[in-house]
Amino acid sequence: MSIGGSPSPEKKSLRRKAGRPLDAVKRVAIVETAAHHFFHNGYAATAIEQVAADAGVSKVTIYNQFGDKRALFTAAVENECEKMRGHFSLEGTAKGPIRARMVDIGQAIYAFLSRPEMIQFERRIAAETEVDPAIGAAFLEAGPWRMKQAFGAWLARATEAGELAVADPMLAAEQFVSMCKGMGDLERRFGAHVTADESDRRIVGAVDVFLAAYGMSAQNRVGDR
Amino acid sequence: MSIGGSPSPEKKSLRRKAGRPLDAVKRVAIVETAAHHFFHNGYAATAIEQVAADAGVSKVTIYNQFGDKRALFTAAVENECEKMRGHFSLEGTAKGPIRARMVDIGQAIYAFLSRPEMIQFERRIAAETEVDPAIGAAFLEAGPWRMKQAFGAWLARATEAGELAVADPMLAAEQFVSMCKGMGDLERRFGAHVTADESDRRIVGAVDVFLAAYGMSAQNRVGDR
DNA sequence: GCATTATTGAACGGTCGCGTTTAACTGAAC
DNA sequence: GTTCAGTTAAACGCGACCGTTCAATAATGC
Repeated sequence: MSIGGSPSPEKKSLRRKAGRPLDAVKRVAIVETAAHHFFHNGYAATAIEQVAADAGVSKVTIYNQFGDKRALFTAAVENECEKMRGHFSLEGTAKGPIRARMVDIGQAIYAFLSRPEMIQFERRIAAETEVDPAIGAAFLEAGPWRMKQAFGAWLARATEAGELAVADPMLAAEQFVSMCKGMGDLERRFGAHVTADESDRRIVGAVDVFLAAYGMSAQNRVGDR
Repeated sequence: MSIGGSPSPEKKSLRRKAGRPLDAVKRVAIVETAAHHFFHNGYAATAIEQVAADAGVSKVTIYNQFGDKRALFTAAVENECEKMRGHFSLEGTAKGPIRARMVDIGQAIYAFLSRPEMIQFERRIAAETEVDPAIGAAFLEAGPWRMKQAFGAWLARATEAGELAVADPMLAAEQFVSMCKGMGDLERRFGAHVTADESDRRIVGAVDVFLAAYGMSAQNRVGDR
């Protein structure tokens, strides 16, 4: 009758569900609070009742919207991964000598990865990956693989521009990031304190080695068989 | 009165404790079984009762010998770290060209680190490090740092022998191992399958880059400021 | 208004598992 | 043998917490 046609009962998929709709703002509050608890205290140590209280919501609402503790955890992970997707720019540094730009990039990557929340997040995801491999896969897609892709493309562009001589950009991307992290990553994960000084030395060292292998002034470049 | 003098009550520290001694063989059975459960199912998911049953021991015995679930976990970690201390040889490869030897070492290190038990062990330790930092510290001491030390010394010797030109052996050790692991480490931790082919490419690539930076034929060597 | 669905608070069933207790037994030291 | 202490089996107290149920209330579509 009205514009757009009457919603016939057969078109269930398009028909607006009757009754009171799920409260979206509560949903995000729940997910946000759940994420906080899960990634700070761990899955098992997180009580749904506490999440409900902190989110200002009834426990039944959580079960109504998510059905399950695991489902809530999954939703929290997906939410966090979604946030992660926006955090790779790499485009701020387009000028200057290649060496300085690589140091900048190394520092940016390292700063991003060494945030305490990130360390904790990784710990939790790794632990839960055993019971549900899909969680680990989702994280790899949203984080590390996406980053490798972006940085690999950057290296390929630098090679086209004649600033680098990288034959295998994806491999080189891994190598550079791995060297920047060095053992700092491991040490943080296992609770040791890592000084800014050590990190800087690692990053500069990584650039040194990287340019020795892939820089234009390298006489015995990798890939020149 | 008798030979050796009567054990006076004051010399408590030297006096053998009266009564039946703690059963040492049961203790190791408990620790071994506990380690298996903890590192396969996680701390929270491990029931002491199950450990007792599998170790062929009464639950009370566990509480008598360790007092606490956490203490048992700590004992299991220490035990595993102790085992780990013997696993670094690196001495098998003394002959042949430096390139081939480094590939061998890279493969050995990678093989050691990518064992499923090791991945699981690391996951658990990382998760528990948050509630007890000493656990993470113990692991770092027994594993990664020890390994870095050993490999760094190897690089220093190779440099003295004129086979490499490494100015900072510890940093170079980190760089090489990090490149060998590349992203494979991460991927395994998050449940992705890593092919032997990828691993080999990473190792060969790491040797390429490493020798470009630290090899004797490198014209623009790292550290030659 | 009426039907439908969400939200809430409270209470409950049920499971799991830590840590303790008790009483009987076993082994080592004197 | 006597004494002291570890080992055992069974049972229990107890707390935590998941997931459900119920009745009452609120929000939305018709």
